[in-house]
Amino acid sequence: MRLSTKGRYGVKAMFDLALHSSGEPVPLKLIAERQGLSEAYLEQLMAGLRRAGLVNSVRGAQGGYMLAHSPDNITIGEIIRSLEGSMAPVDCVTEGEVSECEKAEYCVTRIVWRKIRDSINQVVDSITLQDMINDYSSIHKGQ
Amino acid sequence: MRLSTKGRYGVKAMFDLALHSSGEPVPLKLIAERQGLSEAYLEQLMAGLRRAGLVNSVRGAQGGYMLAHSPDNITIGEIIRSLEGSMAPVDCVTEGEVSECEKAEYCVTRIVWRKIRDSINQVVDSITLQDMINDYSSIHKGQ
DNA sequence: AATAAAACCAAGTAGTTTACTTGGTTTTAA
DNA sequence: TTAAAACCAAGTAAACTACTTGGTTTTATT
Repeated sequence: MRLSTKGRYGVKAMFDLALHSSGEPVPLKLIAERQGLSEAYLEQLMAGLRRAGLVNSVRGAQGGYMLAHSPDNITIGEIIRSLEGSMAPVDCVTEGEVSECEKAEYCVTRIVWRKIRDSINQVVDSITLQDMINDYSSIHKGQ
Repeated sequence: MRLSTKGRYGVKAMFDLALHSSGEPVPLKLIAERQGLSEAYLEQLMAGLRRAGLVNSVRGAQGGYMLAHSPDNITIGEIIRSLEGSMAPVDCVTEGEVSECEKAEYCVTRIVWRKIRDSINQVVDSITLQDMINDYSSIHKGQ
């Protein structure tokens, strides 16, 4: 049940963007440096986030990335799902897909997988980038 | 965030054991046949479950496996963790391990990973094999 | 107009992990 | 004595991960 680097780096990058956004686009180079990530690899992740409508990009010199919505309107769930796909622990409970397993209707383990999926979705969809900023502020207050 | 076949097959095998236990040990061959799984592969998983104290084995002819506790005293969480390790989405929040990341103390994303981990643990530890048997009974009642 | 900074894009790739299989040995009821 | 079963260790093909490489296109700045 590990998250891959896509989800992990994606959340870090989006948090970095949220923390350092000032109306100006933020170049990937800065995000990569601050978060200690490979710029070329991050580029691929940003493509996914852009396709999902979570960031906007500005090309050319002085370009970069900006959040497409305010930090309190972007959830961790949206970020992770756009990079990793469904949070379903097993394919047969992927949202929006019809299970190809003919036992699906009366499958007992499937009930379990669905509960796990729903629980994960519930947490990740309840955490916004703003929540992370608030956590950051309370950790660093007074410094 | 996919579960590997270890966790999936492990839960299926344990459910099968719970459903078909009558005091007599159940040979792996039967479980594998009923669940449509490879017997040789299941063997490896049973070794893990035995080490975790979730099943007992009886060697020799007429041998097999038995649940080590009653179905209402075995949770899905115990099964999955014994086969897959921690449910932590990221290594730095694996229970009982000290994170080697020197930023761990003031890491904001870590707070997120911990929430996901706790939420997953909470669901899987709340579901017992007895719950699955009950689900099974209500699906098949009247047949 | 030239330069450089940046996003965008496609393909390659080493290493790891997964999901098994194979080929045994040991134990024990019948 | 036989056969059924658990137990054990090692091998392996395929898939996946986490990148890198080598470009192109766009655009603000000089």
